Amino acid sequence: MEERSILGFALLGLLEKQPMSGYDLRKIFASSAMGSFSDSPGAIYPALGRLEKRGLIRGALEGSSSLRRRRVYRITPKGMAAFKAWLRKPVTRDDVIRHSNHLMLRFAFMDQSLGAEHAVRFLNEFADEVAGYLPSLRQYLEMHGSGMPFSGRLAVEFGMQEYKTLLRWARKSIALYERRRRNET
Amino acid sequence: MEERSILGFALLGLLEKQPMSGYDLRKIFASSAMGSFSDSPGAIYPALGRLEKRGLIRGALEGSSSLRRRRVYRITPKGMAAFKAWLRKPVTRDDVIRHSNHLMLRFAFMDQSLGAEHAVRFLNEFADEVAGYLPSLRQYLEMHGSGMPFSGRLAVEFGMQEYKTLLRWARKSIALYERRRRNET
DNA sequence: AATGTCATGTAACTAGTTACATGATTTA
DNA sequence: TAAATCATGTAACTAGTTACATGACATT
Repeated sequence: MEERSILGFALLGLLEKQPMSGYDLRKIFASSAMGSFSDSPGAIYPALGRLEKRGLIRGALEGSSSLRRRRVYRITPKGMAAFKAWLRKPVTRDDVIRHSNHLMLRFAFMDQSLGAEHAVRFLNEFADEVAGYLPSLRQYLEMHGSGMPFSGRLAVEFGMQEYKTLLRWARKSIALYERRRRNET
Repeated sequence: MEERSILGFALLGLLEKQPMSGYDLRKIFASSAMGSFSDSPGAIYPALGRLEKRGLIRGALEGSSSLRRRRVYRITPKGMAAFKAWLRKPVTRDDVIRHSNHLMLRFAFMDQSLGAEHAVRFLNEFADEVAGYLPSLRQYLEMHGSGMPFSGRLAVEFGMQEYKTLLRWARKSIALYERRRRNET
């Protein structure tokens, strides 16, 4: 019962927090901040259908018959399990290079679903993997930079800045978790 | 003759610089730095086929018959025109939010294909659009931040850092172009 | 009465992933 | 001669985009 689309997991994460209709979910994606998701009905409704078919969520028509038909979905225990398994996957180099948005989405849901301790562990993995990748990018720029057009070099330079920002953010976030933990006890 | 996949444009851009085989292109994508592209044959070869069918590139079997069969593609005038039209598209808010990698790819090829002047103009557009978007993200965080889990808040915070990095980078790059121009004259 | 928003859906098209297949040439 | 690499391709599956369709209810 593998769910492979990132959209599916985003939906699971939102439904874990609170049962909602497809329309509610679309509104969340439309009001941005959830970045890279489409709010088009052609993406959301089929995705919900797939999740339901796999038993990860279950929809029910809401309220009395005179109301607008409104299908409210809630996550099932099986869906919870699948979602948490996704959150728990190890951080790979490939994720860092090609799917850093997936990693960020997982993190965003992490302490809601698995708790702060796990979130910190995740950030450490994330930071380590980024720190390991940065030197190879730097090396690439040194090796191939001279043969590239100026704008190409600048684009790679931006890539490095991005990963540096990510690393700074991860470390700072770890520190913030630490401070929060101390203040709570 | 619309080409809508970003992979198609990446291929056009690389082939504009130098005719190559599918295998060469795969190697480029495999040796990272071109970030988010897959080097899988199932992506590259069909994409090349589509481009050829649309007349944007043309492949020819290379060398004598005893050689390994190796299809070398080169960009056609029609392909050049389509590629430049893509580069010249205006920078939209939607691009900034959901497709900043497209924008970065366009920029990477920009002064090779359209010249430095156009690259600077593009960076200005880009920077303006980002600067216009940032406040709304900040506002979102202020409005909804308190209702979000801690890791969610941190994730949005990272988004903001990312856009700030982008803005800094764009402005610095504009300055570098300026300096370069002065040194050349 | 007309327009706007709520709410869900579907069909056609395009494209990427994974996995498999094939055969030539080079290196150990 | 076995293994690695060069080189190209295809098939099945999954998913997203765009555009269209439908109807209930609310607002002006």
